[in-house]
Amino acid sequence: MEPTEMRSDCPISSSLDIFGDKWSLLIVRDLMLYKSRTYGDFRKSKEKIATNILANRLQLLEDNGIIIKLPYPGNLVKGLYKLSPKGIALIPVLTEIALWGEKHLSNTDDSSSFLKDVKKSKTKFLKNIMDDLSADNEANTN
Amino acid sequence: MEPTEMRSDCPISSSLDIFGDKWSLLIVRDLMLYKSRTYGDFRKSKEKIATNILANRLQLLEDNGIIIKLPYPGNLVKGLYKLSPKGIALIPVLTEIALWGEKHLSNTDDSSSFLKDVKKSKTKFLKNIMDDLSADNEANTN
DNA sequence: AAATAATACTTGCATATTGCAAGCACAAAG
DNA sequence: CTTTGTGCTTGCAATATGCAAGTATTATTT
Repeated sequence: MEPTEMRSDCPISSSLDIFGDKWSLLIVRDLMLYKSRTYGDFRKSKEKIATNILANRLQLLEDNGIIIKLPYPGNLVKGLYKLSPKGIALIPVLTEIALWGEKHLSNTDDSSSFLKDVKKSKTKFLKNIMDDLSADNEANTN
Repeated sequence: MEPTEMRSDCPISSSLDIFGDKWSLLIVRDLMLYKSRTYGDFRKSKEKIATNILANRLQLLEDNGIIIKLPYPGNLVKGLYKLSPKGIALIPVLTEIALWGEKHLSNTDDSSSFLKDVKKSKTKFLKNIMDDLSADNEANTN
């Protein structure tokens, strides 16, 4: 896939050139919450992503080094997607978005254990989940 | 403008329903960096937003309570846009995005005083800028 | 007072992206 | 060896984006 065009050298603008759409960060969200997902798993999440968009976003996120596609053990058809270190580094972004949404949007459900953990201690949550996912990555590269 | 459709009750998903595109957070970025901007000011920023998109996004952000449009003192044509408290609350999101982009994208310019301040002390930067913008808001409502 | 310029949009149209539904190839399971 | 599951791809309609030009109103200049 052709590399993403950057509109400027601003870090915010360039970041949005990569994940500034309605779906990319939801894929990252699922990988943050579940560590690894198959194509079918992503399809099942409640926002109901269309399959062509899903395939496109997985490719873009992989091209940009945010996710990694691994073979699914014992199944030649399935793939297993995980966050790369670069993708794990997006968790603070997702966390701040979640906190903002929970506080400022009326339709949101704030009962998830994810949000409860974040609100209890943001720094502890971040350390735990990022360490956890990094360790899981180590296990794959060995 | 018709209210934004929400795909689910997830705070991340709902947040992206509002600002999950390539332009909305750049408008918020400009208001974070400059406190207030006119329509023409936004046009001048280096990503070169199209005027119809700009008008649409300003309306959407205003509808969603993220920005506030005020009359420009001494000029009946111009408007002055500022961040509302809800918009100011997005600064931690922008900050994390900027930090991620600066660290993980090769094309980005990390020499802005904004980024230097954030990297020196994230908590101090956030406190200073959010207090500053909030004080500016107080001044307008009086 | 009239002419010119500035400002904030709006409009028309071409192109690109998204979303839906169906289809397809191949491996896995029965 | 047939059926099911899985991961995509394709076709097409609807929507969003981007560009260029236009318009309405106020501000400024002469």
